[in-house]
Amino acid sequence: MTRKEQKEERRQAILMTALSLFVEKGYYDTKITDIAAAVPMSTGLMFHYFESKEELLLELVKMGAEGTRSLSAGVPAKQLEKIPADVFLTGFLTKVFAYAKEEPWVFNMFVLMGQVRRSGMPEEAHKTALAVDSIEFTSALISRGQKDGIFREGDATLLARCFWASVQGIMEEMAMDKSMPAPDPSWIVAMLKV
Amino acid sequence: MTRKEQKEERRQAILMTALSLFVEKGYYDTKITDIAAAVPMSTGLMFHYFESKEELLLELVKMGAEGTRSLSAGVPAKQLEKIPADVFLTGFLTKVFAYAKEEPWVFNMFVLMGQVRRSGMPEEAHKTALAVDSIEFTSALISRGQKDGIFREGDATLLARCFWASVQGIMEEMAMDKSMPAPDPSWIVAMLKV
DNA sequence: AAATTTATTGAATTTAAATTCAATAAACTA
DNA sequence: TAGTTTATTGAATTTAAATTCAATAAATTT
Repeated sequence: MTRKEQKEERRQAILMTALSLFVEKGYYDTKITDIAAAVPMSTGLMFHYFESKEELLLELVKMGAEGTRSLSAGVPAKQLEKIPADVFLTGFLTKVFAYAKEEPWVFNMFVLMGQVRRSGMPEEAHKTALAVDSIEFTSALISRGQKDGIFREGDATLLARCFWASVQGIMEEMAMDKSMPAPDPSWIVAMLKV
Repeated sequence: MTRKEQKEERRQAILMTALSLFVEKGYYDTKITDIAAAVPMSTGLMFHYFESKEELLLELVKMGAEGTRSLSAGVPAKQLEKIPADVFLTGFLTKVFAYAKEEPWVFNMFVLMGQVRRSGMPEEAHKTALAVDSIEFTSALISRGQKDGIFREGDATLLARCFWASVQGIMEEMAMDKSMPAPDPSWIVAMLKV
């Protein structure tokens, strides 16, 4: 393995460690020394891999933003049209909740992105974290569901925002208490149904 | 007005200012100087009223905890039995969302309590912030709704936690974007309905 | 294997923000 | 009104945490 790959791998390790800690204790309560100790490596070495604590966060947020984008972009329009909107959303939530156990990474990222968006984090991080994409995507999906008569009437964008805000809230609750079982996804989708 | 009352009033002013700022920018991004400037008063004087920034937060959390407690304790059991569970919850949410506009205080407090509970805040604050009461209260309500056949089956405590987590998520979204309209409370209660 | 580059450490420094403090003004008490 | 207590200020200090740095070890190149 080349040196660059080594370094890249180490960077990833740091990122993942930081991600867990940020979600667990919050960005500000996580000290550089905490991350270093958890990796583990010396505090000084952290700055060989990342310019600053904030750059570390920014990097995570960038990854998160890409993930979110690919999430909505990743669904081929033709497939999508065939699936009823409620079935699609339920399926999606099922996947996300399943990750909570098996791929804590994706799950934690979800929680981090929400925390960043809701501020209490350095300004710079914000600009990258706008989850406009997924709101637009879901909003369109909801509109279709409304036309099909399976979703309730009302401003589709507002419904989408509330839907995601609920998901976010529940995921944060789960992140806080690892022993909490995931809810049945249909409970949440019920918010939208007639 | 006596001197003590003066002081108490000033304390309240500081608390309310801090509460808004904590919710708006987050606890750590709100500097003592920011609060002082907003009140307004000199930075030094802040410490004449509160021992530390953390004591200030603790005071707010204590107020919030009392508020939450009185919320559940405040409903006479006899009244409660007569009202269908779904109607009660919808009514409750209607009130809370109405506050968003008229009494930002209550609203902000709600958001702050959630943020504290989900960590990212000094440890001490946690102990006081446990919202166990309202979960128990809601859980009981949901059980009743299940017996009456208006609520879906499933672990009542989990349903209660998800319900509040959703509300929390939506309120935080509203706190973030003041122009966001409140959702129809029945959307959220729909989560519980058969 | 010598030279160069990269990784690593832990202590020293810097920095931003909380907290203290000495000095002054205002309010109250006797 | 003289004296005492409380409110107020803004600059000085402390503190905790991020960041830099000089020194050393390991790896890579020539």
